[in-house]
Order: sequence, then C-alpha cells, then structure tokens
Amino acid sequence: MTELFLSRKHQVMEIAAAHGLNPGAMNALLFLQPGEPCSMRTLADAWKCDASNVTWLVDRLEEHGLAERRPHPTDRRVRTVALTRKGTKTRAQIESKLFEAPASVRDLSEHDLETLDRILRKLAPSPETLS
Amino acid sequence: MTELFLSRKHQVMEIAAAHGLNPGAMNALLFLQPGEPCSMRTLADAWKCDASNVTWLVDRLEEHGLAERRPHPTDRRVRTVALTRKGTKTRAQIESKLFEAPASVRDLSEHDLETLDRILRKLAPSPETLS
DNA sequence: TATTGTTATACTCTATAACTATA
DNA sequence: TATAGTTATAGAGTATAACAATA
Repeated sequence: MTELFLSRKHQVMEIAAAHGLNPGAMNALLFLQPGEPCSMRTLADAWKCDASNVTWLVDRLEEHGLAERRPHPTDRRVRTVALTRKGTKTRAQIESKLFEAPASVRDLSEHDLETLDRILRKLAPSPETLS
Repeated sequence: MTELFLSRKHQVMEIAAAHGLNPGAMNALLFLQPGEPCSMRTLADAWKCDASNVTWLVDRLEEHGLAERRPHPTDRRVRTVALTRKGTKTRAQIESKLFEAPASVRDLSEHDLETLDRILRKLAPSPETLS
C-alpha cells in the first residue's frame, strides 16, 4: 500500500516536472477552469494555503505564460486569475496524463470495469448525482 | 478527482503531525519493518531521495526515539536503521489510521465489498499471488 | 578506486507579519 | 474597521558538493 501511495506521488511529481512546474503550481493549474477567472482568495481557500503562497504560485504560472492576473470587474481590491490559451492547452495535457488509466486497469474485462464503475460511484458521487 | 487527491494529502499530513512527524519521516517509519534493519543506502534508493536527506530523516526518527542506527555486522562503512520498541508501536498505530477504511467504504454492502476486493486484487496483486 | 554516510551549504516551497489599496 | 493582495522574512525540507572512513 505504501508502495502504491509513493509511486503515485512520484508519478505526479514527474508529470509536473515534465511541464517545468512544481506539484503546487500544477494543482493550481488544474483547479482553474477555462473561461472562469478566479480570485486569489478563492484559490487560497481551495488549496488550504496562505495567500502569500498563492501569490508565489500564480507568479510561477505567469512566468510560464499559463495564467494571467486580471482586474475584478467590480471590486478593485480583487485580482482574478485566468488561464491563457497556452494554459488551457497545457492543463488539458496534464489532466489526460494524470488521469490516464494504468495498464492494469486497461487490462480489466468490460464486465469488471462496469462493476468497478458502479461501486466506485457509491464512494465518490459526482456533482450531478448529489442531492 | 483532484479534490480526492488533495484531501488524501491533507489527511496524510494530519496523521503525521499527530505524531510530531513530517510526511517524509512517517514514510520512512512505514518502510522500516520490525526486526529487519535496513541500510541508509537502501532507504535512499527506496524513497528516491538523496543520501543526505536520509541522514536528516533518520535524525528526526532518532530524536523521537522511533528508530536507531546500528553498525552493520560485516561492512563497517554501513549503518543500519532499526525500529525501536516505541517505533514499532507507533508504526502500527500510524498504519491502522492511514489504511482505515473511510465511512463511504464501510457503508458498502457485503456483496459490493467482496466484488471490489476481487477486482482490486487484479490491479495490485499481493506478493503471495505474484509468480 | 569505488562506495557509505556525514557535513556544509544553497535552493525550493510554505507560512507569518507588516504593509498598501481598496471596501 | 475589515478584506484582498503583495512584500519581506523565516522556517522546513530537499539536493549538491566536498569530505572521512572503509571496501
């Protein structure tokens, strides 16, 4: 079990490094939704980290041209963070790598996969199935 | 999915902090097997980190009285790391917390649990089932 | 000559505190 | 007065390089 946990950690770090990002910045990128700019404060709450750390992480994303700060339309204190075109593309690439099924899962039979899907949905209901 | 990954990360950090350990030191503790001392070099390879970092992590474990350095019986260059009695006990406590089934899993029916077990065994075969 | 482990040191990531600007 | 974000700074954790002891 520890093995599995650790290998996942290393896999995540490798995917991040392949794009020149640290794991924190990669998570930041994944949290941002295309076309939905997000305030720094929201990001700090979502990532359960300090606001100053968000400043640093968003700086990293901006350096890579993946995101950009924009003024908030009504509250001039707020700066929103939006994905750039490059950021949207990179985010999609990372997501597909990160959630790609490992070989052992792809080797499961169609029947096993459907059963697995049915049971796992009980563990982590998608937003659509929540009341 | 990202949510799940992050919440797991925070859970792991909380369990480590409850024992005054950082996540790295906790992983170190979990890797050590009672009655099976392990060289520093082996640990560095296992955790894919630098040897100097192992020195630091084992220092943390020794400070907490969880592990101790011992000479290698034949190679005087090598220092092995062994769990103390306290380390063995703490390790067991952490392991049970870390791998405790979440409420959503405990709520599954007996039948679903058996099915899940059958399918998951195909993904991560235990050492016994490996050829 | 190669390997094990440690020390000295620097770098990355994160948090705390003080600050500016808005609300 | 409270909140959003930044800057300055300190701390934890990790890596690199140089070193001593041993193989």
